[in-house]
Amino acid sequence: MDHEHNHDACIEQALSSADEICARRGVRLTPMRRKVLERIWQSHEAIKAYDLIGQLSSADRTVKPPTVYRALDFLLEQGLIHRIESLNGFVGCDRPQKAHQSQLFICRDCGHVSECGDEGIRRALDREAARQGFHTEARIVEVRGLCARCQDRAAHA
Amino acid sequence: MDHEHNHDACIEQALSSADEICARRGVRLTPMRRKVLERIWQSHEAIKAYDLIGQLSSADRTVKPPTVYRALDFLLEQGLIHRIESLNGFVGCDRPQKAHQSQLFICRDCGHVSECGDEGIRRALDREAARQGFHTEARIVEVRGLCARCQDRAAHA
DNA sequence: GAGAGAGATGTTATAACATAACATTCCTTA
DNA sequence: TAAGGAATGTTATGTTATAACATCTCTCTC
Repeated sequence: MDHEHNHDACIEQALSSADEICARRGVRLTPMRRKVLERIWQSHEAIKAYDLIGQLSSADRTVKPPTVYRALDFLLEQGLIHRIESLNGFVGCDRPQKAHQSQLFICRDCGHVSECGDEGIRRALDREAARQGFHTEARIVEVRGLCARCQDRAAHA
Repeated sequence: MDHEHNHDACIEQALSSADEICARRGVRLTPMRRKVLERIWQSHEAIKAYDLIGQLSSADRTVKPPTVYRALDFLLEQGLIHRIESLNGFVGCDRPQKAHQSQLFICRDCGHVSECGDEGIRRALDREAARQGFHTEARIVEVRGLCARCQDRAAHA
């Protein structure tokens, strides 16, 4: 959970937004895919594939890795989640409407991941790419450190 | 191998630079660590831990994963190599002298990895971090795409 | 409403990446 | 030359991810 917001609403908003996007694109947000997305949205921290597998499995029915990885692939393709390379984890995408690069700020203490779509960062990367004659297809930007809240907490301890 | 340069000289330069840096810091570039570094410098492409294990093993002596991972950890700590998160691979660091963030441009075709230390990118990230009150500890920037040379090659094919 | 075909999911097995825990060796230095 | 720390060796296992093939399900067409 996060910086006091109504997280239930947050989840609901994410899911209905996903429904809408998939409907518009003519792709299917199947029950499995939707369940995976819902689990990912349970928090604003990165969740790992095998944690999802555990959570989606029960005594009588174990979900197998390929099932979850396929759902994750779909959600990634549709831009509904982000993969965090440095954590082998996944988080919901804040702004699935518009294709955008993910610039992720990851707190090492509370695990909170926040996303931004700063044009300045993008431009700086594009400038350097242009200088090299490099044709950019994807940008991975992950900043590790301490979020404001955890700095406060540390200061008062 | 890379964009026609004298790669042997490149390797040698990297190794002697590493020798010097380690001597200055009072840390030991042991034979194993040096061998791993040398292998990594065989090309400007990312190499994976298990490829290193394979290359360093022979019929009579197999190198075990912890051995290689420990050498990699040392080289990372000393800033002599970079880890590429999106590839689970490693490359030699161009400028091991000065601590610097790695901004890596990775060609999906030839695998070439080039490094830059652009201040503009760093500043843009710091600006956004400041806006969020985020205390940055590490920056991971990996740009995937096609290098100039591979674009040319594609255009003439 | 039977069959074809695509898309999604299930299943088995294994590949690929990484580390914990403990034993041994090697290197320095007092 | 013994003690202690650093490095490496060894065994085992934990974690992350995918290949390959079987089955199911939905929709569309005839």
